[in-house]
Amino acid sequence: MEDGTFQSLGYCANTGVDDDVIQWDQRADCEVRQILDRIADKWSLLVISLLDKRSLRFTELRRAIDGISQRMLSRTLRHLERDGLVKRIVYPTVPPRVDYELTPMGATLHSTIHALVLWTEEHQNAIAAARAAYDERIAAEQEEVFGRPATAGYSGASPGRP
Amino acid sequence: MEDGTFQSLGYCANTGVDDDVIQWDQRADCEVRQILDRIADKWSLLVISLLDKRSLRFTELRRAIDGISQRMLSRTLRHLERDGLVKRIVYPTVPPRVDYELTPMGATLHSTIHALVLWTEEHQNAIAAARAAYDERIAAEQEEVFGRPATAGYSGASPGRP
DNA sequence: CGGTATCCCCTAAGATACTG
DNA sequence: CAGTATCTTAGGGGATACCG
Repeated sequence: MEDGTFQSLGYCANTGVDDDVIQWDQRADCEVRQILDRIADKWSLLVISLLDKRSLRFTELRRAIDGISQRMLSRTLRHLERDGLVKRIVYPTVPPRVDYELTPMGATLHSTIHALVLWTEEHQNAIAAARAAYDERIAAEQEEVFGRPATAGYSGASPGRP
Repeated sequence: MEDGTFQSLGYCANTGVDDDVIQWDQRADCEVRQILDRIADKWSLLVISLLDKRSLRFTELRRAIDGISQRMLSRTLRHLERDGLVKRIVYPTVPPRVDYELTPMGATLHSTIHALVLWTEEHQNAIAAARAAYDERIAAEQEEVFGRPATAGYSGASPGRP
């Protein structure tokens, strides 16, 4: 085993629900966090979405995702398998063949995830615009602080270390 | 600046959509990844869900989340603000007061996220069961490797490595 | 109060190499 | 082909101290 099964989840002790602000945020977060972190990690989404179309072999997945390393694909698949989202089917043929497919539960997750993906696709332009606006606003505020950067006069008084 | 605005997103170059497997996985992933990574990071979800109920001040958020550090709350809020999901309102009063509230876009994101949270809550038992089953199966396979298979007794040779 | 700047640790992800 | 084992590194995230 390379890494532990659990990592952080330290603040999960349901500190006090008296506060009217807290609802599922703290409580459900204990379980939601780890599951969300798992399915929303760098690769799981990709794998799930690919497998939703049809079952795939290890190498097919690797080539389809292409940025992924063997290591991460392997780990991701094992995680998904452990969570019951993906089924691993081994054919004991001479060149080994392993197929991966979504379980029914995995398929339901895909639907939910897809909604999130759609949201992202629908709003990515708005987000990009918001980012641009924000960056510009910040840059403008920097101008005020430094004085007019007529020639981008950056007085390099390195604040370095004391 | 402590950290760059972009980090990875290296494999985004839309390698080749000829493959029938790829659809939004690679293309949309370029945008989806960064946005998903943002909203699924350790704290953003909490903040969004809290703000969905009503606008809150910095300290209110800090106390509501309670496990969060100033640093991370500040960073999280700035990220969300930059993405246009959260609005920051500064009151120039003598003790400074800053309110945060969801933008309309942030509210729509919350709805989508909520669906995912609901999925998680609905399936957490199934996932826990799947994990237990998986772990048990793996343990059984370990037996085969280390001791004698199922027929004979369980040679309790601790399989653990030092 | 509402932040930012610094330091530091720890782990998750990448690269590489080896095996059944 | 389908993985594991090992090494290394970037950066996420906490603690602390200080500024407007």
